[in-house]
Amino acid sequence: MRVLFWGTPEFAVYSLKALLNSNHQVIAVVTQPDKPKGRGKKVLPTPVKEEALKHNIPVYQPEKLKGNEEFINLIKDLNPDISVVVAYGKILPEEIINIPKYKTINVHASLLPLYRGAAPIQRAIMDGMDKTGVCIMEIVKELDAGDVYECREINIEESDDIISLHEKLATVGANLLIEVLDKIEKNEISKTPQDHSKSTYAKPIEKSEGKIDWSKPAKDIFNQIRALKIWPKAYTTFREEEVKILDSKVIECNTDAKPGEIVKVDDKLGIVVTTGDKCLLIKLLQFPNGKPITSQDAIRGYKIKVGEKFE
RNA sequence: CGCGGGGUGGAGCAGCUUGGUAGCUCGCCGGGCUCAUAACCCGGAGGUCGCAGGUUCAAAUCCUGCCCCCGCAA
Repeated sequence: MRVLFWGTPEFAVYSLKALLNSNHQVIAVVTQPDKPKGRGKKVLPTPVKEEALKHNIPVYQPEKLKGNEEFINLIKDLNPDISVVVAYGKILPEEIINIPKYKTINVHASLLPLYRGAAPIQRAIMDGMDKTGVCIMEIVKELDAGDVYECREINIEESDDIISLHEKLATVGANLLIEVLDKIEKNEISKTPQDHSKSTYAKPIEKSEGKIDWSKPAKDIFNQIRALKIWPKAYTTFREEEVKILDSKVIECNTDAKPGEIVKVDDKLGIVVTTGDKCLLIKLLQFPNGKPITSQDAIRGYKIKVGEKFE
């Protein structure tokens, strides 16, 4: 089929690559406009744009969609069979959704109707879910509420974090996308309405959600750390500075120390902190201006002592 | 020209303000103690202090330019 691809970040690149390797034809890519990003305010292309340019696929970066007659006519002239949206970053207006013969479908990283919205992977980890997944659905006016073509379930392992899970879901999502496209083309697939009464919303992550509350259960903090590892990163105050915690493990402990207090500093094991219930072993952390370092390196370099506190 | 912080033996840090012997906790190598050890004791190797210039009798330290890295902000 002639596919018009809409996507922006790394997650979408997985699907774009799968499409490029499939029998379907990517006729053009729509992605967010280049914006000044990063240190020094450099203008960088989106990951999807970068990938598209490698394959000499036309790239469009409209600032505005709704009422943009020029752009809408452009899409019509492209004559796509279907639009595929993967983490594009903007809501598509109905006038655009309905242009292609097979309308518009979306790869979403959750088991719909759960975790509709912007941060489904992070929210699933933060909530301590033991499984999540990816679904291909039809795009409708209401956010992530369209009929579902197919879903794939994925277990969230103890060892998973946002990075590993993101990769798994992007991979599975890309494969599933091709399967669904094939079936749509052959008319071998049906779609199922979501049970809207069971829907939940995965609202965007805010910077402040990275702040660790040590009085919470160790498991919650563990989940917070691994869910927010990419951004904003779980952080706490140590010696009046903001320190990021990047990797941890829940461990049993016997102590009457207050939450946040360092109860053990072990050259082999690392730093152990009290929480609301059990203890948390800090495995990887990051001091201001520094790169991530192991707990052991932090002990040596910063001479961390039992009794010091994370606040 | 968005704001700020860094680059010091293999790792993580101190030293820089107030120029003048390269420091700390580890790791590594050798030896010792030990039933044994990641523990302990003794000894040792390993650094053009990011790169290039400048100031100075003397620069890790002060000045200038460049490279790389980190955080914030977007």
